[in-house]
Amino acid sequence: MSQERLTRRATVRDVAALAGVSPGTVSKALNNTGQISSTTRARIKAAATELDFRPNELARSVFGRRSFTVGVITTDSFERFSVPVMLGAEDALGAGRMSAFLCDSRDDPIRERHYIDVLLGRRVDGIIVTGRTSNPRPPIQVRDAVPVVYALTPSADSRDCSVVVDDESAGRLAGEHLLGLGRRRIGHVTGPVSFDAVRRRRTGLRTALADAGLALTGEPLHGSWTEAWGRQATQILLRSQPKLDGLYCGSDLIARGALDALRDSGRRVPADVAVTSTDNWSILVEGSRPPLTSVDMGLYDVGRVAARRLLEAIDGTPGSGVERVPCQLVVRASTEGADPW
Amino acid sequence: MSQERLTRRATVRDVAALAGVSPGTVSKALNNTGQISSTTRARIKAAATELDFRPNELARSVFGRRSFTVGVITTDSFERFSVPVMLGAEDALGAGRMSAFLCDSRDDPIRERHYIDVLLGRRVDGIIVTGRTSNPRPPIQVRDAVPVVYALTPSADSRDCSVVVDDESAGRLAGEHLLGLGRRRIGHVTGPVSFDAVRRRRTGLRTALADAGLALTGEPLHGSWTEAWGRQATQILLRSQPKLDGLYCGSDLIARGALDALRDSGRRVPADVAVTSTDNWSILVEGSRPPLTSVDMGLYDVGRVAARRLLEAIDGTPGSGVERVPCQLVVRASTEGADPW
DNA sequence: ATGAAAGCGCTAACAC
DNA sequence: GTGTTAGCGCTTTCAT
Repeated sequence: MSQERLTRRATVRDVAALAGVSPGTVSKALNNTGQISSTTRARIKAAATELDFRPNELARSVFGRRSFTVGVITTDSFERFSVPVMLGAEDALGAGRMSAFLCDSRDDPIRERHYIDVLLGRRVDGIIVTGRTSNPRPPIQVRDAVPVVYALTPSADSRDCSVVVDDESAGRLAGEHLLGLGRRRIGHVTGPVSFDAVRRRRTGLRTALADAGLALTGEPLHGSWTEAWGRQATQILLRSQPKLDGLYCGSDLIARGALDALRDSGRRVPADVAVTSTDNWSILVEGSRPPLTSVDMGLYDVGRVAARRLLEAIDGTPGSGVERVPCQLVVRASTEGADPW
Repeated sequence: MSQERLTRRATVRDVAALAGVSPGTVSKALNNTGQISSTTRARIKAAATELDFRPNELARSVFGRRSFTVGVITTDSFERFSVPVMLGAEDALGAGRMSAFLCDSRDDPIRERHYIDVLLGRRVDGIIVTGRTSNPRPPIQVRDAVPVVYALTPSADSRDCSVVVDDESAGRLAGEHLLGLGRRRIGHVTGPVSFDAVRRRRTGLRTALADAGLALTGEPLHGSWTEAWGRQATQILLRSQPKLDGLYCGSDLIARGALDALRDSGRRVPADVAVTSTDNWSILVEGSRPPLTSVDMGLYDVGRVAARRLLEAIDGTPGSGVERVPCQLVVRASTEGADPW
């Protein structure tokens, strides 16, 4: 009973012909819209299956008001920070039957402009802009009424809708955790002070300490996001603060260096010094000696929330301002272990 | 002289009206096709700019035979392996004016099927399938004549077009490098034997040694892709092969563990034992003590080549079989350093 | 309940 | 050179 194979894709017309109805009826039947007798509907659906018919989404988009696509632009080459954001976004978008276009602007304004134009040409329903840091960025220019949501990297224009990590809570969580373990001489080794995230985490940490009537032990040490800096800074800190019993590091890489320096100095972790880190990057925190307690920045959630905000904006209720998604502390042996490493 | 602002996007008709010509003429003018007087063309282009006209790509795709979009499906949640592949692909595709749809199947056949259907519905011109390992995977089912290229993870069907890492050359490069440094007692600590990549790299290493009239020192040690295994395996190896002077590790994570074990055993790297690794994952190799010599698997290139093959297939000259993209050794202090760490 | 016809935005064939 | 027409695949009135 099989039809002759079509070399091209089947269209509504092919289905209509096979089912002995008109194209319009096929449309109604397959979209469960309008008034159709169930027998005709069944016949049409059978014909569609037979021909492996799949409606051309491009065509329906031309007609309709929406394309059910969005663009995701990153400046981060989808490296470790924007990847989870993007995945979270894709997850949430897929639930809304949206597909995501991938654009890697590499932090190049020319490329970014190009991608925006491409996306607008493809009539995306919205755009998510993501990046590498918490530092605000200039908003993208879209003359059209295409909704934009910034994820991870907020827009400098506070009227725009931005979804970011709650960096301050990261510092507070780390501080409260160390305090809860009875640590009282807590130091801080972190990244460049030019990073918003660095300053906010520092504030969070200080707030937690202040709430306990304490101050940071030693000055916060700012340097590069590297293991080498983690080692060096920790050595410096230990020299001036030999009785340090707690340490909050601004990244897992820095924390790895700190662990090395602590071991080299003959200190035990966590017995002598408890170490808490930031990023919870499994590859770094799970294999270290000891495994690292770390604040997970919830980047996947940032992506998910951003996508949800974008869908809302597309549906006509745009958000505004900066939304901060909570972090979560993941406890490992560097703060609660008993074993010797 | 400015027109009243349109609330909707400008169409060819709007441009035509403003320029005082017909829609067909606008099309010709903007596409630099057909015969148009340069003055009319200029007038039309000015009108287009004035109205911020951007042709609706969906509409042109409905008409034309191509959509200038491709789908990228990964099973790897775009983690560390597929991300560079994807970026390389996106780079090469962008040059061909193609946009990429992002699909994260999470290694779930249901999700994968869903994404394939979505992509076909959107009339992508081709599909790139990527994954996490070198192990072959079942081909995806696309009834239509939509070209598919497998990147990193080859199709089990050898008639399909697959672009993968040349894992054997990775092992050979590592072996030759260590031999070139005068090392003669070379061990191998690597991942699970179930990985194609593991077996191929092992073969490459053995080939290099055999060419020099040597054999592997001790048995290759297979375990998990973790620092813990790297430490443990290296301890085991050193116990049976105390005079080891070279070590090839199957991943950077394993190599990090190996470095720790070597240091713990009182050995200097590279003075006593030179260590070569695999993956060249900057975050792991640059901060270690000493920084690690590692084979870069050229994942970005795999993605670029895959995209190029896909573009060729779309243009009517499909490739077939498995293409292996060369790796590259990146030398650091773990094999050529003089400094004490 | 179904069909005919018009239209989405664009392009291409053919007139003039 | 430029305008007119038809059509891509689909949806949506509006007749019947």
